[in-house]
Amino acid sequence: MEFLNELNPSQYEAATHVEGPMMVIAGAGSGKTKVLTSRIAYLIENGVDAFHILALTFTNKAAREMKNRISNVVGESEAKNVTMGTFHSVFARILRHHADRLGYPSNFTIYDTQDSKSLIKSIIKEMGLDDKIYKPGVVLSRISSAKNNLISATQYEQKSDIVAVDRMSAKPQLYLIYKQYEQRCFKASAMDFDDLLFKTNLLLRDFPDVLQYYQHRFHFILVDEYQDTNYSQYLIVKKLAAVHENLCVVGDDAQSIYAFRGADIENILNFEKDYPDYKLFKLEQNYRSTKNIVEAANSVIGNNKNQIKKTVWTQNDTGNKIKVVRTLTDNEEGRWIANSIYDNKQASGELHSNFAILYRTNAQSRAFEEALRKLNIPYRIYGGLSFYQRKEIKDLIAYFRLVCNPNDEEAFKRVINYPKRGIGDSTIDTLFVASQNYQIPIWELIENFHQYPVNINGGAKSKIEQFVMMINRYRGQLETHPASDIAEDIARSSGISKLLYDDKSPEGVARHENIQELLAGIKEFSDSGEEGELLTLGDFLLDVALLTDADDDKDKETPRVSLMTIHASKGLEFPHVYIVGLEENLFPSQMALHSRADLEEERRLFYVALTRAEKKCTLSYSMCRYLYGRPTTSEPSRFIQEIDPAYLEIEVPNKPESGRSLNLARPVLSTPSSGLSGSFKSVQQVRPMNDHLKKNSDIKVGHVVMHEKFGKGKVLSFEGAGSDKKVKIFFAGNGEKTLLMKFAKLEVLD
DNA sequence: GGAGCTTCAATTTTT
DNA sequence: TTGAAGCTCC
Repeated sequence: MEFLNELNPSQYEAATHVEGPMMVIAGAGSGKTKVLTSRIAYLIENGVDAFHILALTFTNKAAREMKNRISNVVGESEAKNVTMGTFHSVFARILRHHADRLGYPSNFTIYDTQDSKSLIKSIIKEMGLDDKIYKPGVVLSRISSAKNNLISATQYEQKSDIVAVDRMSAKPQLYLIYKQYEQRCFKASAMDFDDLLFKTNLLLRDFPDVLQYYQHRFHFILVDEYQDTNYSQYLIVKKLAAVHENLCVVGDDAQSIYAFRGADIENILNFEKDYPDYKLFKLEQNYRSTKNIVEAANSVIGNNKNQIKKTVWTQNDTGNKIKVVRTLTDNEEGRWIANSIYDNKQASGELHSNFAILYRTNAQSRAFEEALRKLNIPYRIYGGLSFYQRKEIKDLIAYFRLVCNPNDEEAFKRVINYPKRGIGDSTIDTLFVASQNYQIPIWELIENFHQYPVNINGGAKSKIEQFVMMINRYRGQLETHPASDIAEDIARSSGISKLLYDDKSPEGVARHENIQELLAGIKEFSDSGEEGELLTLGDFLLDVALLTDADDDKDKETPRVSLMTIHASKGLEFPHVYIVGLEENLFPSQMALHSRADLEEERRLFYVALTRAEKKCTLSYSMCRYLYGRPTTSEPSRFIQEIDPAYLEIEVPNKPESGRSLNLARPVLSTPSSGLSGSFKSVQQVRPMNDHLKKNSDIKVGHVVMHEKFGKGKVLSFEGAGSDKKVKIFFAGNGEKTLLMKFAKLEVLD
């Protein structure tokens, strides 16, 4: 077993320990994934049937990576038999298998966060509550944390302490929303993300035969990132492992940064209580970073009370000290960092992909984008909307969902009138009210108007019937046609494809391309099956519902600087890391200052940030930054002081009168080499607001004008007068538009 | 139904 | 500042 030779002694011990409960505390950069994959390979090589192994991760990416690594060692055909995936995807599959036990059909829909919010919003509206007080996002997070603690709506209502909290925050009816939400999800044959774990718990609790089956199937269970498990996940793992107790959990309490989402660090701290005879392994040698970085990170995390004792060390070089930079403004911070990347690249000849800028909040990215653009440094922002969250993708997928599960209310709402087919909001509202009154799913209602009279006009009714026929036609093909056939048919005959094709604005073109890309992806999926295997649209949805990361490494060819939040950087590493915005109220976040636990989580976040760096790490803070459009002064973060100064190198602060301040920033620095879009954007921002009012009166027929959104166009004619005066313009690419003169922002070009 | 205005709020977010 | 969502007018 050659792969074992690559392990150091403590890694080796952990990877080759077979029986019984064990916990691996893996410091940052200590080869955690390597141990996990080696252990699985070791089990298989020692005769354990891959079929009996369950490995749970938190991200698809981690699961994919592990699967690949294991394939490389034991071969793909063996690796394939390991049950490996995210908690959500593994248990979603198990739930599909036993859905009938819970009264669900096996083709249940998985609601994403948007769906959940939208449903909660309609419930709030239907109950006549104020959505200023009952904010859908807040309500959802209350419900979510209840579910993660295995509290059902009925139990929620009975827990006086929980209800009291809601009453204190002026939301006494929250339990009723939860109840409604629970019912509506059930009626729609839908489970949200939390349900996948919650219902798995119900399944294992209420059906002993199911529990026993999986207890005996999974002889070996491995859990990655154990510090991020919530109570619901903890209990599933505990139950499944109860017979064989061959449970191996791997994690790092110092890197727990998702408590705000219900992750319970106690799970790792209490492992000992559940399994008193457990074996503890510690991976303390860091292979990633220089001594300075490792020691600096240690000195920071030492300020946390709540932690498992360990000493992370490294044999790597001492390396450079961590640089601390102070700038006057956020824009200057951006420029300083961009310049530093430029200089470092010049000096070392490294790729841009060796550099990362990490920040606490997404909003901070702007200054860095601008500065990097001006220096023509390619970058990529991680986070933001992933492919599957784009509206056009969600719309098309909503058709797929509706075809597979017509009770899916959220999918129904999305597509019933998209593309426009003359079924308006009031009609839809009437349908929803009627479906509530009749106590039936909305699809049953509209399929059977003759049976359930509804007060809507004949025109709308026949349009709905047409819609029903269209969806039913696809439904008929569901089990006989490959996913790609139906998908392409839907995209075409629903009108979505044409609608986006006809939109020639840059956004429209991009949207159409996205749809094409999705269809191509489905085609690839359909073709990926074994000989003679039919992969249906339902199979595709099963795959796609839990895929959130875009992982489109299409533009890999250009190495790019990475920009991301620290949360998003977990698990990654870069030779050069810039941690920016190290200011009180930003990092640590203002919201985290109230409790010790929150502050400790921020500190762990900082620890994660520091330990991303391999060679050079730079910290920056600004004395002044724009916050919500207002300039705000700021203090350096306490975290800087928490680093032992022996590992720091403070840049000489620039003098306040050094000129390069606020107002000069943008216009002065725009150079001829700057990217087109960059300079264009700043020109638009600089232009005085009322400019167009003066200009519009000068416009004559035949003039070529520029419109902010539609681009260049030619004035065809005028209509009306005074404040109603309209202008008809032909835009290249956007066609003819009639605009109100008083609103249109036009600029005469000749 | 759509365009364009006003208004309001504003961490982090593996699924 | 940005953006989403609501409102108003054709």
